[in-house]
Amino acid sequence: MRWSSAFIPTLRDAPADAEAVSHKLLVRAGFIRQLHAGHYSLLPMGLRVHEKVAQIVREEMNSIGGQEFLLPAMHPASLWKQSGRWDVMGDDMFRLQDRGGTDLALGMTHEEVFSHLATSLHSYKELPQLWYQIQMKFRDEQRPKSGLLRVREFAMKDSYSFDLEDSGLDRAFEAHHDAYVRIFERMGLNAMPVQASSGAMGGTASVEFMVPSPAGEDDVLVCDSCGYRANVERGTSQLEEVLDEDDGTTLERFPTPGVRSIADLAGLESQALAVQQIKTMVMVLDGELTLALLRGDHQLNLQKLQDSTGAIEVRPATTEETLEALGAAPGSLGAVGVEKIRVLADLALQGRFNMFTGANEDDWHLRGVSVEADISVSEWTDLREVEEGEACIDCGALLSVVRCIEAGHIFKLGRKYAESMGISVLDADGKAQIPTMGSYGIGIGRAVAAIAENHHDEAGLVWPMSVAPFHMLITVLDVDDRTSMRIAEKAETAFRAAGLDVLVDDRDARPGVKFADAELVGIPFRLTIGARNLEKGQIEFTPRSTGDTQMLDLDECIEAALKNVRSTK
RNA sequence: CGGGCUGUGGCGCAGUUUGGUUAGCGCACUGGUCUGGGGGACCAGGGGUCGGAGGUUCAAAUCCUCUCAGCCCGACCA
Repeated sequence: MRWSSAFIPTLRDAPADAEAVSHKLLVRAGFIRQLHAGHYSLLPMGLRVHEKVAQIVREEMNSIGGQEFLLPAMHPASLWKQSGRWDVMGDDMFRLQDRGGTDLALGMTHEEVFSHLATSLHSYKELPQLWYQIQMKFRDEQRPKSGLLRVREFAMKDSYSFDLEDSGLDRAFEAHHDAYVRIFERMGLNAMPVQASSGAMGGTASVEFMVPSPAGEDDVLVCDSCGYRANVERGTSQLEEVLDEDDGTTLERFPTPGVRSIADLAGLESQALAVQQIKTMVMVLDGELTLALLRGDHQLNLQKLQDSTGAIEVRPATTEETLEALGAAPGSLGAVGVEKIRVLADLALQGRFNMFTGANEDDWHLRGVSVEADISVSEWTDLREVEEGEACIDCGALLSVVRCIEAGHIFKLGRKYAESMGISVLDADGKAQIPTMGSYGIGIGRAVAAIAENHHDEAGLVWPMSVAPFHMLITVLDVDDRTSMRIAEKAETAFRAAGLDVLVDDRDARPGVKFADAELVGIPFRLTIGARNLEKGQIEFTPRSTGDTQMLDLDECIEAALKNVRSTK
C-alpha cells in the first residue's frame, strides 16, 4: 500500500471534545471518525486493526470448538417478549416499527435469536454446542463517551454454549475463560479475570476480563497478596467489628437544628461518629419506595442493591417523594418506626445498637437506636461498596481499587432462557431435558480502544504486532530519487513475501511530517530510506516501541529487518 | 434523567457582552519559487453565511423565542 494514495487523514490537533487518550489518538491518526454521539466510522486503518482483533477472537473461539454464525441485527419484538426481556431492557434497547406497525428491536445481544435456533436441537447426542458470531450490537446508552470505549453501535463477539449437564456448562465456561486469557494476551492486553455481578441476566458464575486504564468505567478490588479480584459491584471485604458500648442508653429524640448530613451530626455530637450513624437512603425500585440502610461511613453500591432485589429500575427518590413517605426532608431521615415501607439493611448493621439516625422530622434525630430491636428490617443484604485499603475477604491483606475497562465478560446463564425460549432435547432415557446455557462476550471496538489506551506514548500509537494495521512502514525521504524508490519497492516485495503488511510512505512531504505521522500512526517497524545514508550504503531500521534506530547495510537490510521483526513477533 | 458548557471552512479557535463595511486567525488544502533528515519559508489562491427555524430591527454570527446536536460532570455521602 502506498501512503500517497491511502486515506489516512491525520490531524495535528485532536478534536476539542475528545477526552480519552485512545479517542484522541485514534481520531488524530486517522483510524476513526465520529458520525454521531456513540456512532463511529472505522476508516481503513481503524478497520485493519478491528479486523485483526476480530480474527484473533475468531481463531481462539474456533480452537475451543466454536462455530461461527451471522445473525440478523434486527429482531422481531415477539422474540424478546417471549424471553421477557422486551420489558426488562427498558430504554437501553433501540425499538422501531416496520411499515405494517410490527414492533422490532435492534439487538443488544443475541440470547434470544440463538436460543430460537437452538429449538432445532432435539437430542442429547447433538450437545454440547458452542455457537458464536461477530455482529453489531445496538444499545441506546444514556451517555456514550470516550470514543470507541462506550458507544451505541459496536461489533461484539458473542458466544453461547448449550449443554445437557451442569458439568458441561462448567467445561464450556472454563474453555472460554482460557480462550479469553489467550485472546487478550495475543492482542497485548493485560486483562485480569475478575468476579463480577451477573446483572439483570441472572445466572451464577460471572467473570469479567478487566484491563487497567484510567479511561475505564469500572472499579476492581485487587488483592496483591492472594490474587483476589472482584468488581466493586460484587466484591466484599473483612470489616473490623464495631463493639458498641452497652451503656443502657435507650431510644431518645433530640434536637439537631440545621443538621443535614452525616458529617453535620458527627460534628454536633461527639458520640455520633459516622460509624455510629445509620444512613437512610430513600430509593425507588421499579416504582416502589424502599429504604436502604447503611452505616454512616459506608456507601451504597447501586448494582448490589439491584442484584439483591432483582429490580430493573433503580433511582434515588425525589425530595417530594421522600417528604410524602417519611414526613421529613433528607438530612433527618430514619427507619425507626417505619412499618409500611420495605427496609433493606446492609449486613454491617447487624447486631449494632446505641446508634444515631434521623427522626423523620426536620432538625430532630434519634440516639440509642438498636438496629434489630428498633427497626423492622425486611431484608439483610450486602449493599455497601468496598473501599481501597479495606482488608481482603480471603487473606486480610490490604485491597487496592483499580480503574478498569471491561474488555470481556463470561457468565453462566443456566436454564432460564432455554426454558422460556422452549429449548429441550431428549436424553438417553427418552425424557425431555432443558439444556443449560452460557453466554460470553468481547467488544471488538472496545478492545481496539483498550489497546490504544495501553499502547501509546507522547508521539502517538504503538501497536503490538498482532493487531497493527501494518507491520512495516517504509519511509522514503527522497521520493524523486530513483534508487531510493527502487530499494523501497524491492523491500516491500520481500516483506510481503514474508507475510508482512507493508505501507510505503511515498508522499512528497518533508521528513519531519513523515516522521511525525509515522509515530502517530504507530506501525511497529520502520525502514527509513534516505539518499544521504544510501550513499554510505546504509538504511535505517527503527522499532516504534523503543525508537532506537540502527543502521543496516543496504545489501542485507531486508534480511536483517525481517530477523528483527520475527524476534519480536 | 439532572446540572454545566459549546455549536463560526476539514481540525483548532477569535469575533457575540456594547447589532453596523467584503466574517477573521493558525493548521490543513491548491498553484508557484526556494528548501530538503523532525510538522520549513515566501508569493498567489480556493473554501464558511456563522447548527436549524421563526422573530425583533433600516441592519443580526451578535438581541429574543423555539428547536436540533455535541461534550463534560452528576445521577451514592439524605
